[in-house]
Amino acid sequence: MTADKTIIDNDSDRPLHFLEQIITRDFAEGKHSQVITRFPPEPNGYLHIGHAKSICLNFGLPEKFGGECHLRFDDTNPAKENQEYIDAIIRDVEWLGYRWSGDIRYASNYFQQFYEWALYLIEQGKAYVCHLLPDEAREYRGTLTEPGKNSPYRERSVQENLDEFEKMRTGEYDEGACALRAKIDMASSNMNLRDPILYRIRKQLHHQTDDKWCIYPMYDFAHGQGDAIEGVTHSICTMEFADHRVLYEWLIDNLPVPSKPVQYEFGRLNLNYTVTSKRKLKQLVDDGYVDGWDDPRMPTLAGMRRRGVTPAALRKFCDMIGVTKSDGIVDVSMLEHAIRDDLDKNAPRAMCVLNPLKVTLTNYPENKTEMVTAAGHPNRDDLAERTLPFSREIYIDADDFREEANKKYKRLVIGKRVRLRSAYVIEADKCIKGDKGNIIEVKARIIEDTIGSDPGDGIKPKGVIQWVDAKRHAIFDVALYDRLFNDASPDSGEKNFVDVLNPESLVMKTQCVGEVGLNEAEVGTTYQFEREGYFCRDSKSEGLMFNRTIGLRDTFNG
RNA sequence: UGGGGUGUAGCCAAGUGGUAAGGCAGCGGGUUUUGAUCCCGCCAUGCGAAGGUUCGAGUCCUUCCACCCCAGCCA
Repeated sequence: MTADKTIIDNDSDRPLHFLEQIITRDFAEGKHSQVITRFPPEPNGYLHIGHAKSICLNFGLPEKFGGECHLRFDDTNPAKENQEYIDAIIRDVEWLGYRWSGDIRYASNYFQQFYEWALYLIEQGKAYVCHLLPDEAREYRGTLTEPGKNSPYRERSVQENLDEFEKMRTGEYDEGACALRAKIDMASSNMNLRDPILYRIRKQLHHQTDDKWCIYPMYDFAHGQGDAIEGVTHSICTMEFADHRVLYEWLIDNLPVPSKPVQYEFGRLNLNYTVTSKRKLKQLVDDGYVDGWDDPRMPTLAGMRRRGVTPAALRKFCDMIGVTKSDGIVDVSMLEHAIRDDLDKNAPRAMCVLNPLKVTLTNYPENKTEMVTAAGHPNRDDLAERTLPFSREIYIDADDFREEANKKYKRLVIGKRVRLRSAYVIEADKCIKGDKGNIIEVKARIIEDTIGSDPGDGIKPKGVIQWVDAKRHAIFDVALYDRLFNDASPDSGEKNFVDVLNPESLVMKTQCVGEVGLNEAEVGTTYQFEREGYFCRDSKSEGLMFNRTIGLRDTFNG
């Protein structure tokens, strides 16, 4: 039932965004003939929708202009990182459909080189070991409006710095006792230039280098150099690093690096009704508000994958939102549109009844079962059609029947007709109620010869509803997901984002019935349950269970 | 009150001195065996504000305002 080909529409005629314009200019000026980028996640959490924007950008640019993108883990802080995150990130990038050039890289691959460059800086008199304690260093740093003061260790001799740095490396000092700092300008209006720390002591095992080091480079002393080693031409990061650019350049200019990458910044993605901060997502997981990083309600790539969102939908979304330096808040309806757009074009159709109500077709033979065929997709004949059993008793959704209704109601009503999708037109005669007046069964009749054609008497049904055969069907649970937060900006202001969680973000439906073929539903395929929405088989449940990716657009009002 | 960044419709976003693209949302209509899809139409005399330059300004100049980021030995 899987589509042979996925239909993807990408607007290739959209105007170039600012980074594409920069690359175009660089090519025209002969600065580069190919673009080399890198996607540099820190393995301290799962990738989320915001990372998807960065991934699409970094992998998309070389795809469009020619070049390559590296996958490099920014693993300079062993205290927060681990292998589980590395594995998950690799899986997510691959799932999104991108392939990095060469081997997976790690900043830690270059620790020896960074160390030697630290020695070089010391020898040039541009770095020193500072024994100010963290609290003292903060005081010396000054504030946003007041300049900092020079560290008393700032003028140590090159030899003394070499000796002290060696002691740092060999573990003679405790964490926090001292650090290697660049000698730049304690009075700079840019805090990043106030003698930034280059190396700190961390007596921790590292997931890649084990116990080889007890000193680890800071982000600033690793990122640009890693880019230079790899020949990255355009080092793209988010706006909050704009202040770091001068430091990035200072390091590139003061070190004998093999190439001169240039840093560019773009505005990170913000989505309303969701949080995109690794810290907060981790809290939702750690405190049990959700099932895990891959809970279908999470904006993580793993969560969205489990929910049935496709890579194509995410790429389309990233294409829609554009790339600029402004930081806005994108409306989730854009993401939802991208998801529906892809799924509508590509999801195989099926029928499912969430709230089963038995309908007995009183003029249909007791022991007869006929097979009706239904299209795999209304606008595509390359998706295999299904053959569905049809017999005297069927289920329809309880919401699709009313004893009486106004003209706007286009479903089944006593004395009126409705089309059973891909099958007969039926007319309801009466309904049977239980003790509490609840409707437990509907008695109806089929109109003969209405498969594939309208009733001969010219009385056409007003609506079409889905149905499932009462004898042969699949039975399963369905998880109906809604937005995780009720508040449009859960992480703004002084409110606590967990206070604004949507208590109805997950509603379970049990004993749902669907067409038999659903028993063989594959994990990884998202179906459209007609008139209901898009659903996919849950990848973790032992039994048959479906997750609702998203409902159909519903413009019906009345 | 220092530095960096950003302000074009409810949201995202083109526009690079010549008279405000496109998408999302919304609204109206058409097609339809999914109240889906699809199709058509409507939706900024206005570009954060005020001055100025110019025949002409969202684009240039001046001043002002708002919001975001920076004082981790996090990234």
